[in-house]
Amino acid sequence: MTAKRILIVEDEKAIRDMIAFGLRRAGYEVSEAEDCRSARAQIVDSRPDLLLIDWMLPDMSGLELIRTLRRAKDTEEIPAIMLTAKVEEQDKIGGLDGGADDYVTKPFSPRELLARIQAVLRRAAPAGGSDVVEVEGLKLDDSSHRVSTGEREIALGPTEYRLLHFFMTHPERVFSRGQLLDRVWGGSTYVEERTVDVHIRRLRKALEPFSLERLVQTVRGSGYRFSTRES
Amino acid sequence: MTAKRILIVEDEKAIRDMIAFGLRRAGYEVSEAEDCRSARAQIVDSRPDLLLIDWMLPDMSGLELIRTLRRAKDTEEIPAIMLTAKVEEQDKIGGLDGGADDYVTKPFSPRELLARIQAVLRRAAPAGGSDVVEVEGLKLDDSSHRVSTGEREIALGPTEYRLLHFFMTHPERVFSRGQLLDRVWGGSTYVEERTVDVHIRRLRKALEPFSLERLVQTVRGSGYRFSTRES
DNA sequence: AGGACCAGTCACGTAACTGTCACATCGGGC
DNA sequence: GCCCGATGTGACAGTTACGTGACTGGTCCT
Repeated sequence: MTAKRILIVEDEKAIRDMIAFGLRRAGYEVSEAEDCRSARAQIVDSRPDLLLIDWMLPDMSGLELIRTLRRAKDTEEIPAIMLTAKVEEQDKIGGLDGGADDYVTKPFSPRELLARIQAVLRRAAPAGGSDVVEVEGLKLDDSSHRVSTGEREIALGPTEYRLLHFFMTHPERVFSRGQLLDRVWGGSTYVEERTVDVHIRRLRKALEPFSLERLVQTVRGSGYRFSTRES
Repeated sequence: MTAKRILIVEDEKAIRDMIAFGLRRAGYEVSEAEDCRSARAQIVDSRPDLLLIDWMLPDMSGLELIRTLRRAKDTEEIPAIMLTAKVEEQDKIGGLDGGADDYVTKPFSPRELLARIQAVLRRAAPAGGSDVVEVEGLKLDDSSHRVSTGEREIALGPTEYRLLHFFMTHPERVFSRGQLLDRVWGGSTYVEERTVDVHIRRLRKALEPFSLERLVQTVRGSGYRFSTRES
């Protein structure tokens, strides 16, 4: 399982840095935004697993940001936690009504924040939450079991689908043939390692018409990698 | 938007009151039941938007209540959250398998409960609403139990009807044979998985004269999907 | 009792997919 | 350039998953 990615939307740099530091230590991949405009841009193109949103922001209230996100189909499932300095119950309820999954009142302990983040992430999983991954226009929607690029649909066999799904959820990392057999085929089966090559080949062939085969890269001597960057 | 109505099914009065208090504060309309019998009565005549069901109840387990509800057409779509004191993973899985949309382990914070209620309601919203569904000229009116396309009526057997209804209210998503058995046949029945294929076949055959059989799509290795987009 | 309808199962055919092999090609070290 | 191990690639055959018609037994009418 890849590290979960969290986006912090908070205008005060000091607080942002402190939170980011704590989360990185806990193994999360953290990105930051200081206003709603840049937050939305980042959300759309990097699809974080969770959002930490400050209540007060320069351009738009955090609550509004959440409401906006909930209205769009591809962002509605991203869980969000509100950070607020206000303590009035009314505001807390407002935060929940607007679609935040939880809220944390400042000042808060790093530990409390971590606990809540974990709780929210755990909760998102069984719901079958954000099971759509998108990289370079290649979109894989696990709930509908579809792979497409823009308009056109890409047909994949079951194994190629699982392979691509695994790659897309674990990008930028090299996997040996043995590891892929373990994680994509399942640990209990025995098949030749070279079989992986063949399925890689089939996956590439399916992506070729869309010039996306470059995403599946060979790392000579080590295995394969799914990456947007050229090797 | 009117206040959402929530029914709490829980035998311990103290817990019931506490939950009810919290939910009313948050703007929900709350009703209560202390056993399954009275719960079912209330569900049928006041059709709440969401159910909070305790795991252990005097007359019937909460899980059974959910299964029963899922079997009846007019109650199958009501989302339910299980409250459970048990922490074993096995039970959680059982709860989800039985048709609960989420589960909350006691003890829980009101805050967490609120968040989950929000999440479940948000998720259920698009599916809920009027009892007539229409896709590509195929119209299913659940109140009169009729399926038609334009002028002509389509005759379906009971199982085919439930299957189509389930599909139309959950489009663009793949369901395994097991999931379909659970949600369309009802969690506690045991039939062969291949039986699903036969009913899929019968449904397709009924849709064929209208060239709508393409809406019911096979996802090899995974199950079936109802979708307007070509596969 | 007889008939209509329907659910569930089975058996068989077919199309799709899988794993493996054999051979081609590549890339780095010398 | 030449060699050798690593990877790409096309073809093949066994297997699996699904589509489909038929059969059985059950239930509900009349």
